[in-house]
Amino acid sequence: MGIKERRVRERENLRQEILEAARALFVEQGYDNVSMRKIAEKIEYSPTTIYLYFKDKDELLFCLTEETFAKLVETLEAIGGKHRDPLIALKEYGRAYIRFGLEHPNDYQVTFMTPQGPVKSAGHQYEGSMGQKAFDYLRHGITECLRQKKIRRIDIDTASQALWAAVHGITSLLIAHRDFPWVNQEKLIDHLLTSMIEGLKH
Amino acid sequence: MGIKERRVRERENLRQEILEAARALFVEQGYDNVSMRKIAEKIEYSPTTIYLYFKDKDELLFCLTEETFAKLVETLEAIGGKHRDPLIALKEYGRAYIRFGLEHPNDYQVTFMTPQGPVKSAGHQYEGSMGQKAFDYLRHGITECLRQKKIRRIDIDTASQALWAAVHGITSLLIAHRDFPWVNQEKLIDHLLTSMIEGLKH
Amino acid sequence: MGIKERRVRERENLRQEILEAARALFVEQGYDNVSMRKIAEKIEYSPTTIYLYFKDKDELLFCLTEETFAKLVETLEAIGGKHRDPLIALKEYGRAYIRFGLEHPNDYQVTFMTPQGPVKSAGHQYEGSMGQKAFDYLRHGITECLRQKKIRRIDIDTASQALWAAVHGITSLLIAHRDFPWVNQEKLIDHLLTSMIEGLKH
Amino acid sequence: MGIKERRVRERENLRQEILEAARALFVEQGYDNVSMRKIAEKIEYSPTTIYLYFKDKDELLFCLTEETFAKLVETLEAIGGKHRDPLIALKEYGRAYIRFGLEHPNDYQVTFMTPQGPVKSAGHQYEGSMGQKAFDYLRHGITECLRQKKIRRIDIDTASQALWAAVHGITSLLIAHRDFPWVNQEKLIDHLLTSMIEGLKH
DNA sequence: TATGAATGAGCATTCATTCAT
DNA sequence: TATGAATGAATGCTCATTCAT
Repeated sequence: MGIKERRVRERENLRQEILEAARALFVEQGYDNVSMRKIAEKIEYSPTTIYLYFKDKDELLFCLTEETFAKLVETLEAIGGKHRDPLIALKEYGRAYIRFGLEHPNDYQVTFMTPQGPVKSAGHQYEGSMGQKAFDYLRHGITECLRQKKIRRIDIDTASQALWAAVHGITSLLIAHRDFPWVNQEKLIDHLLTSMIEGLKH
Repeated sequence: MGIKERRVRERENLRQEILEAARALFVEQGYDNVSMRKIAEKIEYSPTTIYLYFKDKDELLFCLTEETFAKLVETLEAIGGKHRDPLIALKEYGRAYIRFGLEHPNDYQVTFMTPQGPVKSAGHQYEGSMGQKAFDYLRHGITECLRQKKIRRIDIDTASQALWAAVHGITSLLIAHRDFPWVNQEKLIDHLLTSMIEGLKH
Repeated sequence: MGIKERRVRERENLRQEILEAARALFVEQGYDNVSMRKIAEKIEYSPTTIYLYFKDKDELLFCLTEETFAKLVETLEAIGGKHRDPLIALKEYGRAYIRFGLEHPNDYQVTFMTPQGPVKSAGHQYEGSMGQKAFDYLRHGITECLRQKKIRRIDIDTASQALWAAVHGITSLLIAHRDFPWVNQEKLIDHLLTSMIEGLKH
Repeated sequence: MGIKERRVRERENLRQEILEAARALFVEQGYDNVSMRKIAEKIEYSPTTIYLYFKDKDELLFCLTEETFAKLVETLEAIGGKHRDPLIALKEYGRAYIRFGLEHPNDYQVTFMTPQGPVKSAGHQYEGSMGQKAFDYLRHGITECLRQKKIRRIDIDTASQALWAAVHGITSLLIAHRDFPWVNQEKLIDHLLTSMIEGLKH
């Protein structure tokens, strides 16, 4: 039975190799400038081979995105139980989100910084996707603060979307403009999170 | 000498025509879907002609973008004098920045949402670009608040970078994920700016 | 020895399954639009498997065609004994030929409407093929008429080739130009056959 | 003005070269096996160049077909006035049609022997095309016979379609099966036409 | 007997760009 | 100043086929 297992593993490996090569290129050159051929060259397989693992270019991108989201969700999940004070937990969610982006800049860029064409071959959409799920962690963090009356009565959606915007902003700027003369990164992140969360109080 | 002048004017006209046609397409169809041919067809000249005015497609798009950001700078400049209270002015800077991004999503994406690859056809870089200049307005707004002691003693760079992160975050998310079920946009923006600016006070 | 027999039978079954799937696609989508993959999918085997039964696509299609024409020969054979009057039999041969072509347009087209390129993957040729055999029925029908002195003394080859030309003409035109505003098909065929056969008399 | 004229002539030449190369290949290898690339190679230009002269492959095929029909119409036109007796004229139309096919087998095959896909990008259709016009000559020949009471009262459409079928049959068979042991060609054609036309009398 | 993995060749089409005029 | 003609390179994708197992 060893053979079959090795086969499956190898197959899975190639799939992953493709995804990784694709991600790197997508990030380096942008979605439209990445061709199936370039990906194939990078992994040193023929272009045809890619089609054995992915229906078409769109599916490849979609898998890439979902994969990233899944990783992020995992990270956020790990924080869940750790903190008593929901305000602190919320801040940690934010911090984890940012850190995740900075540690996986390629993944982050493909997933969050690439505009989703309106065509998006209708099928796999936003509802219930991993992306939605990830965002829900921030939302849930705020809900919890509200439930424990740690923050003032406020529209939850507005607050969580604004918080998401802020953390996404710092993450994507740090990724996209690495050469900018940034101040100390931790300080910057802390300032941002503090402002956003303090803003929810009194 | 009248002839030569008319010639110059006409030449300038065609250049502008090209830029305008390009911008229209650029906005309508996105960066990668604009081809020299399409631009040429739109202005009813031959593709070759475009090359008399622009070295290549990159140069054309760079000019386009600079032109657009010049407008942003103008817009920000106009705000400068309008408001007595520097806190209000600061908020208006932020609002104008966001609005501008939403109104020129393609330009915004090219300039702020695309990581600066090391290739970047050498020549036009970040330093002193219109984009940089626009950021400086936010920085200047905060400096002014500090000078008038409207906010607490704080590191100016940290504060302005964080503010930039926040406004960039909301702008780019709204651009990249148009289909997300956003709350009312004005409310969202207001919440974000209020949080960030209140955070600078006491 | 039961096992071996079952094996043989199963093998023969799969071969037939392939041929049938191929024929269905072939008829439905035309010669050039049938791919080995599509056939494989239809029978739910891997493409590779087909190559265990057929050397290549050409052989597969040749078998298909031969099989089909075997049916034509059968049909013509059945007419042989049915009619006393050889003139009527001849007409029925013609009618059966045409009807057959219309019912198997793709087979007909491959065999009769496609010029025999000099390449024609050497091996299966014209001589003795089912197609040839089918033509022979027309020739034999005329011979019989002559033998029974139902028609004037005439060159058999000339007459049979002309008759073939006529029936082929109507068959191939109806196949190739389906959209042409044809008159009632039966009437048209009858007119044609009557003319050709009357022409052999007095 | 010589220059401009030469230019126009050269442009027209290349267009013709493309058409001829395409026709040769279409006939040699069949519609589906001819690629733009192959045509380009044959004329020793780049594939792109073809698109300067034809919108796409379909348009190329359509032009090819119309061109051929036009030639046939010319030929038939020339016969029009030559013969007093409409029966003789009719026979000559048939003979001319067949001869045309045999003299331009490539053209004939593309035009008459290639099934028109049902897709046929709706636009240029059958009505009023050169093809229709060519067929009309046969029809007109029969009409004239009827007007002069040289043949019995008969449905004109039926008769002309049957005649067309016959002449097409002999033409296409002679083209597609050159190697068949045909009897003397003139004799064969004469037999066929005589049968079909005699069949219209008494 | 049957297959999973892989590929080289090919497809129609579009692009940015150049060159001679 | 402007263009018509032409191209090489690239695109996403499908095909028949092979090979090791």
